[in-house]
Amino acid sequence: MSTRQLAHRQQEPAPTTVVGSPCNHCEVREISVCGVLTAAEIERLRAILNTQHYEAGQIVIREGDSADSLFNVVSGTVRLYKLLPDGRRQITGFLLPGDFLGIALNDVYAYTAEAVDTVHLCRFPRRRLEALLSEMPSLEHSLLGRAAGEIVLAQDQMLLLGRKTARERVASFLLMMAEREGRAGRRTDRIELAMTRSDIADFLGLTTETVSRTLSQLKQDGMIGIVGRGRVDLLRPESLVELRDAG
Amino acid sequence: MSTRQLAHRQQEPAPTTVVGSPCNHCEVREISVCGVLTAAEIERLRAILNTQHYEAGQIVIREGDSADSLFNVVSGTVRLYKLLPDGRRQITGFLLPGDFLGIALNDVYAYTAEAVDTVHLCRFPRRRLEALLSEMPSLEHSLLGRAAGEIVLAQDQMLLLGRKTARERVASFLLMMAEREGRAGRRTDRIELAMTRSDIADFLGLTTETVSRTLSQLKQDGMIGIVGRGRVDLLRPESLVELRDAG
DNA sequence: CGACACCTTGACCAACGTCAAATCCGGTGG
DNA sequence: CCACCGGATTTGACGTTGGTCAAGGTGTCG
Repeated sequence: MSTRQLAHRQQEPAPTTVVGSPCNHCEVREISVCGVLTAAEIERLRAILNTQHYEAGQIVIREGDSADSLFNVVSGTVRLYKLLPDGRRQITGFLLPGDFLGIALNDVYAYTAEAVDTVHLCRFPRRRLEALLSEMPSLEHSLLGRAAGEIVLAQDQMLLLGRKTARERVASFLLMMAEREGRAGRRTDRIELAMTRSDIADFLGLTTETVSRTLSQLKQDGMIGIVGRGRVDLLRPESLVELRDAG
Repeated sequence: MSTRQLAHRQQEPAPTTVVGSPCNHCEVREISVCGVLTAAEIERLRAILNTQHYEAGQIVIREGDSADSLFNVVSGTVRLYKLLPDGRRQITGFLLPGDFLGIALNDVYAYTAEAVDTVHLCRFPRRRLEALLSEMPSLEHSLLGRAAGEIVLAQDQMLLLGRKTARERVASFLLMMAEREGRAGRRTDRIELAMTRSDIADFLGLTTETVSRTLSQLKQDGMIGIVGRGRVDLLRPESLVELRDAG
């Protein structure tokens, strides 16, 4: 284990907040929990929400804090993570537009959420949202579906963290991001990474160096192209799939 | 990585099934999803369930199968796992009495569930349970709570798999099991392990040998006592807690 | 153009995995 | 009650993957 503790600089949350919001031209409504609601129901939601704006590095929620808000990601990327007392960090997921944030147990957040880049969120006060939930079963049903999806993802990630090699982990990550590009309606043969190598490492249970080395190796093998800091081209996705599925 | 593929012997499911069941003297009702229901609601659930009995090694649900049942664990231990094509296995959790099983996405199970020892389950046909859900919001709410709990557990496990040392993992496991003994109303300074070392290893992302060595070491250090195959006494729980929390 | 993160690469190392050989239980049958 | 069998567990010797430490590069933004 390490004595080299990567201090993960945390900034106090100081989001820009705007009350009253335009669900009408919301770009993620269809892919978010709101997608199942009627116009009248959306109106009731709109009445209790406000929108927030975070800059890269700002903290949205903090592990251990009282869980009195729920969020929908409208734009940007959010990282969720847990820390050990000595600073080791495990990123448990990256949230993209349309994703839901804030599920908690015992009214306390179990993880920290931090803006990776510029992030826009819809915030719902828990009290008021829960009041609505009891009147809008379809929303609760939709949330249960989201939660089920999150559990399935988490199990995949446990398989990755517990049993995959570095190469397999990186291939899995690239393909996961490509799939998400697809879901956002963009081409799936290239990905734009908002996060740093260190974020990727902490997500995959590796070190920055190993992520970097593995990416270089995949590039060497002709499977990917690396363009600047953030872009990766998937040159031979089928080879990556083979790798991911443990070949 | 290994060429040594631990063949995980799988037996075809052939559970004993009994229709019509005694919710009245159910021992896990209070700690299961049923705990939030009224007597009338329980009666409606009772009408659609049947109870099943599995012997050690029998499969309850299989990854990829059509997800048409949901279950409540009444007694025994169930392991949930995912496999890689070459046989590497990751156990994503152990279910104990009162736990819920069967949450799925796209109507397909994302993992396999297998009896560790003799197991009794309550089975609910998905179709019929979902029909009830829409009429019993409190049940759906309770399920959402369970799902939230499962997500929190999964995130803890990701931290363990991605960032903890072998010693920290084993300490975490022992304390987790002790906590569950407590929830079952038994003393928390000793635990009874239904699963093998190999199960523990596949849960912790280690090998049997490393689990065994680490347990021996903890015993050497006076933190635990090992009695026969399945029992572990926690002699210095506070030391284990310190270890778990990364000391 | 220059500063500063971030990223890459190299040399070395340690924790954990692999392979192999006892040893230990727990059940079975005499 | 005791000897024996077989799978599970433990222990030992050694190998490998990925981590650690330490220099360089490189892209981005002022």
